Amino acid sequence: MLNYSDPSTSSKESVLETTVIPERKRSCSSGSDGNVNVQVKEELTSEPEQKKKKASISKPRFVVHAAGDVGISGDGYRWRKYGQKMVKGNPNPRNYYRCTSAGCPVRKHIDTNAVIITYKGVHDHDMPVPKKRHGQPSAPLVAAAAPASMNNLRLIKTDRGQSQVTPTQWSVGTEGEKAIESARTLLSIGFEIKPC
DNA sequence: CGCTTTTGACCGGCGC
DNA sequence: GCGCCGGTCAAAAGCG
Repeated sequence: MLNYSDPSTSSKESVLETTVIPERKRSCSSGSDGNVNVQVKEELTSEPEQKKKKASISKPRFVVHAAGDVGISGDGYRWRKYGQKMVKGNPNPRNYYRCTSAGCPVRKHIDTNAVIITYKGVHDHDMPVPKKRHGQPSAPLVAAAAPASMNNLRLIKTDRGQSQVTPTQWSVGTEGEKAIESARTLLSIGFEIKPC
């Protein structure tokens, strides 16, 4: 029924991985510490980038490490959970979400253990603006970022100007276009880190 | 009534 | 060639 499986889409999929480091302090309680560490990394989906087949598959993967346990997945889009699986190495299960927007091939894997959010694909639509969902997706902690574009940008932190508290590493490969595309998407979803 | 979430099963890919 | 793991799909139930 759902024709999400677009053959052509598969090759232009971008993978964003967001790792949210669980922190005890809630930036929500006090606006003093907006401790939101977001690390965005981009890497080819091939973990073993050395072995495997041709290590040149155009499958950019964006890894975003973020700290803060608030609104981990509030990226503004609507996601529908389509699966859950216990993965080895992680005491907690991994959740699989999919963008509810028709035609949007974007998928999101959330690792409740390490709080890793993996974005795969890019939204080919703007924010659906959830009319009725858990409050507003004021992008509490957005989850992903854009490596390529971000290369010139910097993390937008709402509090203080100490945006350098995070060892953010922007590893940009040669996948500029795709990265940028994803970046745009991410920016579209409101890559703005708010304490609450 | 519609949408989302939950659980189980199945399929594919990779490693040994 | 077999086994294991990860990922996805489908159906049913519950909630708003």
